Order: sequence, then C-alpha cells, then structure tokens
Amino acid sequence: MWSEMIYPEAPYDVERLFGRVSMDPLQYIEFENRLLKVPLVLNQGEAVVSVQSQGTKERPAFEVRGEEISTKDEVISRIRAMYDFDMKPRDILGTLDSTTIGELVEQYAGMPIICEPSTYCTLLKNIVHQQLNMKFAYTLTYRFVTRYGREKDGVWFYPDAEVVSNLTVEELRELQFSNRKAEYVIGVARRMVNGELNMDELTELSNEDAYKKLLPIRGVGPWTVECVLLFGLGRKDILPAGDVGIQNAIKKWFNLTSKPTKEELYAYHEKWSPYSSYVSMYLWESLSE
DNA sequence: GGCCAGGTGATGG
DNA sequence: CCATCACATGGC
Repeated sequence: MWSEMIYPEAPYDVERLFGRVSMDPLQYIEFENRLLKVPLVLNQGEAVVSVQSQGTKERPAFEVRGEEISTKDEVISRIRAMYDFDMKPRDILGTLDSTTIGELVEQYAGMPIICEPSTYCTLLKNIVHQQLNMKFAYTLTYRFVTRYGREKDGVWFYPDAEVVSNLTVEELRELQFSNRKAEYVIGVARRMVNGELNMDELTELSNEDAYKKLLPIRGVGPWTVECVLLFGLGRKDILPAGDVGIQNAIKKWFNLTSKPTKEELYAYHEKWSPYSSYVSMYLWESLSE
C-alpha cells in the first residue's frame, strides 16, 4: 500500500466534486469519509484507487492510495487529470470574470472539470446518454455496466470492448436500449477490437483532429465528440453547442426568449476561450440548482 | 397525456 | 449547406 498527498491550488470546490460524482449511481463514494474509489485501467493491468479529501475549498488536500507501488506514477498522473487537480482557478477566474458571465463564474469558481476513467468509457457512456433525460440515461448505463462490466473491491469497471463487441442488439434491447443505440454501442466496440479505432491516439490530437477522427463513426455526432473532449480528455476549451442543457442554461442566464442560435453559441465560445469548458461545467451545475 | 430529454442519421431541397 | 423527421423510451 502506498499513499501520496496532492494539494491543488485554492479554491478547489470539493463539495461540487462530490456532488457531481454522486450523480452517477455507479461511482463509489463514501460521503462521511469524503472518499472516492476509482477503477483505473492502466498500461499494465488495472487498479482500484482511493481518493480522499482531507481539506477544504480554501485549503484543498487529497490523499491518493493504491496497492501496487510499481504503478504509482501512472496512477497519480491519471488521478490528477481525472479530477483536475492541476486546475488554475485564479487564472480561470481572472480570464472569465470580465466576460459576459462574470456572476456565474464567481458563483462557481473552483468547480473542477471532472473526467471519467477512460476515453473509451466516456465515448460509450455518452452514446448511451444521447437524447435521454439524465435519470433514465443513468438507469440505462447502470443496467449496462452491472450486467456486462466487472466489479472489483466494490467498484465497477466499465464493460470491456471485447465483451461489448460480442453483444447482440437483442441483448441490449432487453436493457431498454433503442435499436439504433444498441447498434451504435456495439459498432464502436467492434471498431476498437478490430483496430480501426484507437482511443489512446486521441490524446495526441488537437480538438479539430479529434473531430475528424471520431465524427465518421456511426452514432458519434458533434455533441458526443465534444463530451469525449471534455469528459474524456479534460480539454479546457469546449462549449458543447448542441447540448440542450447548455442551451437552456444560457437562455436562462441571459434572459433570452428562445434558445441561443449556433452563431450566438460560437460567439460565447470565443468570448470564454480558452476556458469555456469551465463555463460549460458552471452552466450545467446551475441547471441542477 | 403531451412535451421534453446533457442527439444522430437519413432524406429532400 | 440547412431544415425537417423518425427513432424510442422514461420522466414529469
């Protein structure tokens, strides 16, 4: 057993981190111990890692614990990326608070970008979540993961691509996937298994090149790519223009009479660059309050 | 009961 | 290139 402390720059909003993680019924979370357990698929093997908050928003501190000392460096860097422990909140606030949405930015300052354990998992999860209300979307993911994934130390690993690639549409229909959604999910897994799609390569690509790589895949549209960039790769300058939640939040925040147009969304994105992902997080967060 | 949900692909101009 | 529509199903 090894352990290492991480001290992110303040403010880091631990409460919002826990709040957001707990939206997902598959996440392992102990509120009373301020503890998360994370399933990580590593270069070699896999690990269940504990992340425990021991600080506050103004003095953030996290202890990361794992079993295999040999994988420690990789685990730490993955965890830092997943929970945005290298976030630069003062820089973000300084860049954004003079923009059109200063009030929102001040209210949610310190909210990190929270990623999933792998870009593969983010891709599949977002296909499953397309066009569904959050509650039902999580229900579908829950059924999918608990039926075809693996449980280890009380934590669920997302179903392996090999397993998913061998599923039939009918099997996913039983979980109440739509026909097309089932085809999309199985299709993506098959592309990964046959080597046509390598999610690891995305790390090296610019946002634009990632679009070019992912968009041709059946079932993957702009919204899904943007979610992969934001929640899979942790890119900081993503404003998912096609997202109905973002649209509604902007409408509400700016007192618009209808949802913003593509052009308006593009203009906002420019204005909030290079940190529009944070505004996206704040906007989503503001919807659930 | 009707509209909506953290969309996408197919079709037709 | 843009507008519209079918898809599916639960939530409210």
